[in-house]
Amino acid sequence: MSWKAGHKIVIGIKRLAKHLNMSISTVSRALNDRPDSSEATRKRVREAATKLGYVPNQSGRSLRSGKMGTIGFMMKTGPEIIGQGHTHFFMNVLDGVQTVLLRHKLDLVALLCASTEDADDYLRRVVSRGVVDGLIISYTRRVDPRISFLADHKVPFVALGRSTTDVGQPWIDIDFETIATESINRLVAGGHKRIAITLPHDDINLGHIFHESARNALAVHGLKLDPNYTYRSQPNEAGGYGIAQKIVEAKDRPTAIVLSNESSVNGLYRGLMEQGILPGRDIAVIGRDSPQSQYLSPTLTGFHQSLHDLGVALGEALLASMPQYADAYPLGVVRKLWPVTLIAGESDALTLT
Amino acid sequence: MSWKAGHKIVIGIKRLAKHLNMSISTVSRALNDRPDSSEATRKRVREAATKLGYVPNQSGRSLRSGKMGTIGFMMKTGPEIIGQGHTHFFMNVLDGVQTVLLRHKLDLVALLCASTEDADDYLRRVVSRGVVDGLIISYTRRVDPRISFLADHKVPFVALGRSTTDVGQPWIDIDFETIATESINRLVAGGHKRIAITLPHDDINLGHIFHESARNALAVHGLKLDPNYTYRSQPNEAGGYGIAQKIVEAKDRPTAIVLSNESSVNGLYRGLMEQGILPGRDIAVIGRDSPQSQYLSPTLTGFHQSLHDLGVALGEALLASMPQYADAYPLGVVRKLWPVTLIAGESDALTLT
DNA sequence: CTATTTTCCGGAAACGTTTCCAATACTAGA
DNA sequence: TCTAGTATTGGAAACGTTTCCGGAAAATAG
Repeated sequence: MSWKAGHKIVIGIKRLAKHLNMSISTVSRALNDRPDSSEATRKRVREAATKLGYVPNQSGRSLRSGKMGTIGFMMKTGPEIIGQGHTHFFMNVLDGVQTVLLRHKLDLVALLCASTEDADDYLRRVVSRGVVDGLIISYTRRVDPRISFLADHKVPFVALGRSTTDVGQPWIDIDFETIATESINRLVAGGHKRIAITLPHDDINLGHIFHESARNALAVHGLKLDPNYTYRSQPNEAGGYGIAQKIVEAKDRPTAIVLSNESSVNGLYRGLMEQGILPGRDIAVIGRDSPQSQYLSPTLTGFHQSLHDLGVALGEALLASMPQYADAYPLGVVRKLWPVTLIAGESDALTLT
Repeated sequence: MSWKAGHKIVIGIKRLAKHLNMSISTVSRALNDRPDSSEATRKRVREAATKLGYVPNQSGRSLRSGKMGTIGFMMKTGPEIIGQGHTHFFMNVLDGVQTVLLRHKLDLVALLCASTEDADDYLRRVVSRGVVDGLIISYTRRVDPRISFLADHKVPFVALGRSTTDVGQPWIDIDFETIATESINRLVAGGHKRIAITLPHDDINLGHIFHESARNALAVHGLKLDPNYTYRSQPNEAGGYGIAQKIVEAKDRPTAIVLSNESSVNGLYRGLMEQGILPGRDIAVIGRDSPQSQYLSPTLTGFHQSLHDLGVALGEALLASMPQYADAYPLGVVRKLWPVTLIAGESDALTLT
């Protein structure tokens, strides 16, 4: 038997109505549980619908109602993201978002784009075509034109990450302040003075927040953040390895390091251990929890966040900002730091006396 | 300024036509580059369209044409997948698919579903609602009702993975035969006789293929596959760790092991090394390449496949099966084993004399 | 200059649904 | 029994687009 794609035979509300000897409008009302529709007809219609395998045509419905029943999640792809810890991050968050949307029969669309320029363009297309009723954007930049664009076009959206571009939009962001501050406090309490941090590309807003927080936390203890100990790196294995090199080469080697991302710690470990530098013995390391880091030895002291729940929160924040769903989620404009918890391991056990 | 989601002011073809003093049909033809439309009008219309910021309404268009401009990629989520090597696999493949679809202004929709039962249900909904014009399904099962369902409903689709459910559908699958056969040959050449393999859940078809291939390869050398050395495991870190336990406990410990998935090797390494068993010295390990495995020590001997290109191939295979695009991709019904290449490392260096 | 073809255009129907509005059928109160 | 009210129904318009079809204008041929 040869396989061939052709036209499917679909049954519309028209045929359903004819089959039931009812008018189209009655059937429509019954299907949508409108108040002005009797329980008896509802039952009859429902039964006939399942028997005949009727499913409403989304295009017709959208055309009439102006709603698509679709939520977009905009995320990055590309070599520097793919295959690293970030995929884990996003898959978990997506999963959480999905669970919320399913409750309202909304579909989740993952919008993958390679570069930031792509992103802006792609967004424009998606929005103008009216493909989605709402959006979640990630990889929020320090100045992010997407935010003003979406606000201009009155598209409900939530940002995963803060931005200096502020139109009063809802956002949820990892609590980098706590990560930076607690890490520093912990290390300073352990006697460390030469503390290094890693930062992402300058464009990403979290870098600034992390930078600032670390600086402040150190200042509280009368310490300064040494620019030489402020490493820029890709958030991946190679980036971590590169940092290890820099640490090794430093003349006054830092005694501790705090990582702002979850993806570089494996590379850092590898790079350090190749030089005989053991985390937790020769240098204190505080990082962020991820499946990759879970089986490191010595075990990693790192911050954990529940990503699935973060996704759920994002979904709810988005629905809260959509007129149709606002009643079900009376959250107002959500602007929330997502809590992190420290999981103590061996990697920062080193204390200087 | 308070942020509030409202209605966007959109301009339709009607207003565009009025603004141009043309009829709707003329404008439509011009926009779609229909042959019966003069170059002059096309130009005028295009200019006005961009000036007024007109973008066609997808619902209207779909309603009329019956096409959605959307391709679905069905994939699994859930604890046993998420946070493991599989996310890397899928993100890469998705990225490849996306690049193909973009060429035709098709949107890629990732359909995430938690369980297999979910999957069947979800598929039914998605297809009936006409959300997608075509589909790529993954995690193909040995007997997969989705395949017959899609065939019945005449939805163009490609399966990532073979199935015994065969309606003549196109598929692309990793060449597990080669992985199993070459691994066995290599190990037998190294003098190994007690060779273990790992298999996924019985439902997944690749397990059967892998099993069969390994058995055959061994038979060629007059060896039999010992059921005691045939380990079932989750394709993740924990699964690998569990296998290590079993190996340790075995009375006649296997001297070599071949892994059918890319996600368990890290756990296997950890489990073995905790017991002082070093891959490449005390046991030969052949696995599959992934970013996770890239920095193992001793380095892994594993099979690599180019996932992005696999995604591209999937996208093209799908388009080839869609009447509208078949001309551009005269590939027929694609049924293709995706090539793998061996990357030799240290983990199978152990030879028995 | 007419006859014929070609090129381009406008009108109108159609896609499948929701919803407004008016009409009908019931129910209850007097 | 009549009336007022309520519960439910069918008809028809509308959403924005594409496409068929007949006709007008322009180009070509005789």
